[in-house]
Amino acid sequence: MKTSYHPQKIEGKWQKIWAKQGFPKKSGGKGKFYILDMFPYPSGDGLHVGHVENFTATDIYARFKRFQGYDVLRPMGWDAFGLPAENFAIKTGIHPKVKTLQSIKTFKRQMQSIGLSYDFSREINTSSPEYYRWTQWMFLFLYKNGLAYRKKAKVNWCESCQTVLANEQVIDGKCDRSGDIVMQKDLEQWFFKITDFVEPTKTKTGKKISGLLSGLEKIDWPESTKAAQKHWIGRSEGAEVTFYVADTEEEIRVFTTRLDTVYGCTYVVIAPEHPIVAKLLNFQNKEEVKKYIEKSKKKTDLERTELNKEKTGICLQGVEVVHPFTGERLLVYIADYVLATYGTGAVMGVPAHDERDFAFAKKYQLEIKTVIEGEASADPNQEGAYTGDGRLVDSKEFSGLTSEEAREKMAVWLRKEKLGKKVVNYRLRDWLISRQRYWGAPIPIIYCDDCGAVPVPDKNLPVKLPTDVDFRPTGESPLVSSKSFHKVQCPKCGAKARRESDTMDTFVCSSWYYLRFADPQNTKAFASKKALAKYLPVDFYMGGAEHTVLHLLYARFFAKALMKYGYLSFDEPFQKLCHQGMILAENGQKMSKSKGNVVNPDQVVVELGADSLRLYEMFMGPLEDMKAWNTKSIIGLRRFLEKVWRLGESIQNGESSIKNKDAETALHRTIKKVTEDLEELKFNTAISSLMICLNAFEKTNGISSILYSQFLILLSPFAPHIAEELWAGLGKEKSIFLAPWPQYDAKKIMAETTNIAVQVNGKVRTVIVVTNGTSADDVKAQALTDEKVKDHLAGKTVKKIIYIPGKIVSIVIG
RNA sequence: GGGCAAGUAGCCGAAUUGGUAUAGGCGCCAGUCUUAGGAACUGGUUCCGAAAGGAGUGAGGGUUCGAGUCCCUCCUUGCCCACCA
Repeated sequence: MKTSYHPQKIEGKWQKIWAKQGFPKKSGGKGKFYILDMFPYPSGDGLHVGHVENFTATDIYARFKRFQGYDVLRPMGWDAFGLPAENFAIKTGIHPKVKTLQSIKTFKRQMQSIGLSYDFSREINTSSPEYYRWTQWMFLFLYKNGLAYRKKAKVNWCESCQTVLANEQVIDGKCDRSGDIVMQKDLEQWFFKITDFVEPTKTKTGKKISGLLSGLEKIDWPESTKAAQKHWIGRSEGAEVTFYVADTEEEIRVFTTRLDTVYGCTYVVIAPEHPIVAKLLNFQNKEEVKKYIEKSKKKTDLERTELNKEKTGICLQGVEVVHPFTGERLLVYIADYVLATYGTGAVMGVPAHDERDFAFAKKYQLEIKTVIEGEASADPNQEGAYTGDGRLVDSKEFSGLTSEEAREKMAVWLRKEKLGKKVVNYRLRDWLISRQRYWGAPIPIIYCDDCGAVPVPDKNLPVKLPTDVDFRPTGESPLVSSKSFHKVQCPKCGAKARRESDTMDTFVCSSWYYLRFADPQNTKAFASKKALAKYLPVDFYMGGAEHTVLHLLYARFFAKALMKYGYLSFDEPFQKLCHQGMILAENGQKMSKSKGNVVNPDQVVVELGADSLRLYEMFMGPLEDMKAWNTKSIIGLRRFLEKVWRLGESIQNGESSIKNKDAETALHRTIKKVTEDLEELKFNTAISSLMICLNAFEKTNGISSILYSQFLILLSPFAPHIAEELWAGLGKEKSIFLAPWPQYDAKKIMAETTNIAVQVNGKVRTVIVVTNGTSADDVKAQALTDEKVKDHLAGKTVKKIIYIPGKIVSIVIG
């Protein structure tokens, strides 16, 4: 028997109705609920099945929350600036704006074709002047409060493309387009002071703002994501120790987390970029040192990381430093395994207790002094460093202390002698936001010979992206080639001035977009206080795990900075966060254009329908898990919908209107399960329970339209089109999404009898049927008289009987 | 090297959080209906065994009346970070 279920006929119809009338709104009075998807970059390839997974999951959740009576905010927008559109422009000459708008159109069409219930009246596009006007405002806000500053910094440079590259364009130290090795180049760059917010701060009125670290403790995020952020911030407690350069006033300060090993320090190493090198030009091998520094400057990231086994360095001949504890004179080396950007850019060499120092000392034949002995004292002849804690030896008055005690006492001593102190260091560095790129928000700064860097006055925002530019790479930002862009007067003194030609990292645009959705058309502020108070913070945020650190950290930084200056009243923007697992190709590989294994959701929609696609992606497995696509399996979900449809037809024809107890029990169990699973985002098991319910319906002679309509409501968040259609088929006039969510009756779930397993010495021997309400003693007695159990008990004594009500009887015999 | 996940049928996965392992789906097998079907429906489907029974959740140990679930050791896979002193 063929059904008349034709998704192609009904899905478009309902999509049009939803788009025209807006999503049916219930007046539930439960308050607001802000559900947000990480907004996509509108790529030319269209929607990926991974997007579908993400957006369907939030769509189901949003529809469920609306059923519960929440005022759900569910917006969508476009993270529209970025490299692919610009690279495409370089190749084809087609303006990024044109290409971007095209892609957005495709994305939107695809989103609507799978029935996603977005409020497109709030749509935003980060590349529109109406939006980036406020991105520029954000920049100026940070600048005016001392949280944006300019300094010389290294950038990635591709010689063959004649351009600066963003970090994400550098793959394994090579340019992702030309494949050439990426060089480092010093340029003036803008930074945001994200490091100011690692530890808690306060607003002017004294309200507490949690730090980027401490704030993690109060939000409902995956533990792995929190751990990754913690690790990225990399807080480490240690000490700074001053080594005076012998016979001079100069000093080298080192950072160490292992102050307890200080007596094992036999030399000091500084980074090639360390400022002291310029001050100490009296060493004998000046030329060689210069050469080494030049060479390491030219070294690529690739070389610095790949060659990490063989450490290089050079001794500053004639320079010695004084060991602060012993007064010994030690040699000083320059080596590029020491990073200028971490700690003080200098380390004390303790080869006996640090792997890297050990390798370095071996190579340059430096003294190795053991000062820590581990509990299980390792073979002294063994190659390598002992890096664990232990007890101090050969450390004068500190000998005999444990590492932990020594770190405390030595720090006290340093402080007293003014030779150092305890310090905390972070791995996290300030955020470099300059990009020498066209397709981004221009940095709203004007440079004047007299006034220096002058912010563009608010009334002149936005600083619009010019259109008279050459996209071909020249070594400068394409904006430099625009005449209209550059002709500008200093806002302070009126003299001829020039504009900053760099644009902002696209992560700046996405660091605050979730605020704009509250009030997307506002021209006076990025959002009104009233709108922010109504919808923010985001209650549920969902997106790929690839944004575990950068985007999610930057967005938190923005919230904290804005709160500090009174623009927001919360310090964590995303209360609950969830990552969908990646969807792989059928063979378990990553989907990629080059491998030709990308699944196009459009094709599935055409062949089997949007509802089948939605159900399939949710049924594949747990939301957060990585899972492989399997085209064959989609048919199972389509079959399920066919059955639902057929049952609906039989009810419409009046074939079955008898009340059936088994069907009722099945329904109420399903109401319970689906409701619970929806709240926990366990969509795979929710769908499974709907299938079980339908199978039960089919086993009965027929079901009433009341039971069936309740079932449809449970199905509707997952498969909205078919649910709406069948609901209408039952003669209902209003949308199914205005119906009340079904409630289960605990009495109807309970069966009259329960099957209890009986174990003898841990093995299940039989299952007995027990009438509900039977006393524990009676159940035990019933178990003991069971024939199969008796066989196993023959000739043995019963030592113990354990009864877990409703579950199991466990008999222990000897 | 560090951090985080995860290993259950032929495949995707369930398992009331320590209580009958393998629900639901795919696939496969048989049957029904059909001119026919790769449609639909019904039944079956962890392995060994004729059965009784036995084995069984990456491997090995432990705790427990009872372990997929808790503890220890190891193996494998995936992801992220990685010379951070």
